[in-house]
Amino acid sequence: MEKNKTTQLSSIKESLIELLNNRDLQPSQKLPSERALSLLFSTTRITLKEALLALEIEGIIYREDRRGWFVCPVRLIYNPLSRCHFNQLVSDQQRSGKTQLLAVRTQPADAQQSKLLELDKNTQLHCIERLRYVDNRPVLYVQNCLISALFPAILAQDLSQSLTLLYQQEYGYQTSRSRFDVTLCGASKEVASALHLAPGQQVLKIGRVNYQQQGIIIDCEFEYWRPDAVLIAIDSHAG
Amino acid sequence: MEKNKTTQLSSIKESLIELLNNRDLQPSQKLPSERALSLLFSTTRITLKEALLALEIEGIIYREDRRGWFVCPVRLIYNPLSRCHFNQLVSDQQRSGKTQLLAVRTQPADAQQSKLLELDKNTQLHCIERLRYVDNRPVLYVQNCLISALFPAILAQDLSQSLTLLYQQEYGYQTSRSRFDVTLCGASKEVASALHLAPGQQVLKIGRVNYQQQGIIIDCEFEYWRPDAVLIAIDSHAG
DNA sequence: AAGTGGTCTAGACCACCCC
DNA sequence: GGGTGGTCTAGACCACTTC
Repeated sequence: MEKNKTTQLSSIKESLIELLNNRDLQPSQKLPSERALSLLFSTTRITLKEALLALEIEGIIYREDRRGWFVCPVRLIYNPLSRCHFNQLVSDQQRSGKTQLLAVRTQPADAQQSKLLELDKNTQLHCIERLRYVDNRPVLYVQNCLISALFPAILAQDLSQSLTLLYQQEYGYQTSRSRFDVTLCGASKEVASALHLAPGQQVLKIGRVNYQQQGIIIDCEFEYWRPDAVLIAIDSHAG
Repeated sequence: MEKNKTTQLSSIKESLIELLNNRDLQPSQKLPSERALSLLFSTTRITLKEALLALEIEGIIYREDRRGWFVCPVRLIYNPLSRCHFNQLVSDQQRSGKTQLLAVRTQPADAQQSKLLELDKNTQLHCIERLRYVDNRPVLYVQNCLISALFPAILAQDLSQSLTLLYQQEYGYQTSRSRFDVTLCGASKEVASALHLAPGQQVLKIGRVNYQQQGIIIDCEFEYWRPDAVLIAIDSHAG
């Protein structure tokens, strides 16, 4: 048999893991440069990079575009069915959260948005783009798309707060049902740059639509997560 | 400004997409070989491969280990909260399903299993490994772990059938609640080889635990999906 | 046996981040 | 300005799949 030939790739992976353990690297700590590591393991940068990419897939390390490789912190546990606000979710897990407003635009729905909202294209939407941090690391790019007609004067509000709260307090909307889907895709330029990813790197995309008490759709949302930063966990009981 | 410098990589990606459109390639059809494509685009295999990997991330093409690159068929839409049997799920979407029994073992729970089952390690489990096909393509490797004591003589049954059905009909168990989590990880040797993936390639992992009417845990399950083959979609209403 | 993708070498230039 | 990761070249050998 002897099918388990140890490739150089897998032995470099093991050496890297050993290195991480021995140095007792802290979460978010930077690894040595690719050039230094390829010298250390007597290999080329391309081969070394393949080993790093493999550890990235396994969720052990992550990359910041042109900044280097870092040790993955513990993932944020996230239940997309829960109505919990981001900030609370984060602090419940003994982490610090922060939200930054990136842009607000009012424009007609594009194909993706109108499909999710079950509306004509060209329906006017408020699109709110925000960046969410966990422990000062950008991990989530969110685009909220509200049907303009249902949210008069919402743009005058503080949009770095929880939108769910605004829905309730200012408009009396309460989400009674939501539908969402989870896919993997390449990051667009905007998303990549906000999350410090290389353009085209993989992100976890969650598209969601919310129904109000009467079953009326009020908005939809597109979340783009750093895949290394989150763990989706769902319980059919807990709302 | 002029930040949008067109890299060779992105222009190769575009040419590839054009090629796919022009040839009107059918789902699951094979692309030309990497060598042929790198000649066609006057580049090296490494650069060309990076372009293919980028299209893989975007879910346009998929890879079979040492067999080549293929066009992605439409994804199977999957709701992990639904109690629907795999075969029905697949045929509801006008696809053909097939299940192959790979192995059955009875052994003490390992760390991962005992954690999910909230049991001592060393509790005896029946581990059933199966491979599921959609349109004759292997897309899902499943390991079901049943607490042996709760399922006497189950190994005498036909295990390529729906286990959920066996639970109900033979033992009177009905799942009343389930918890699951979704992560990305590298494929183990067994999973990779069953799904025709290169070892270490990314898979979508879903770990699930099922509670019976009285809230008793009866089994858990680990699903390893080809990430290109599935789209997770959840509705907070529909069970 | 021929051809494939997987792995690997030994370099190079560039845009960008950080100091 | 020095160093980083991102991109790219022009080859090579091997294990495996397919015929």
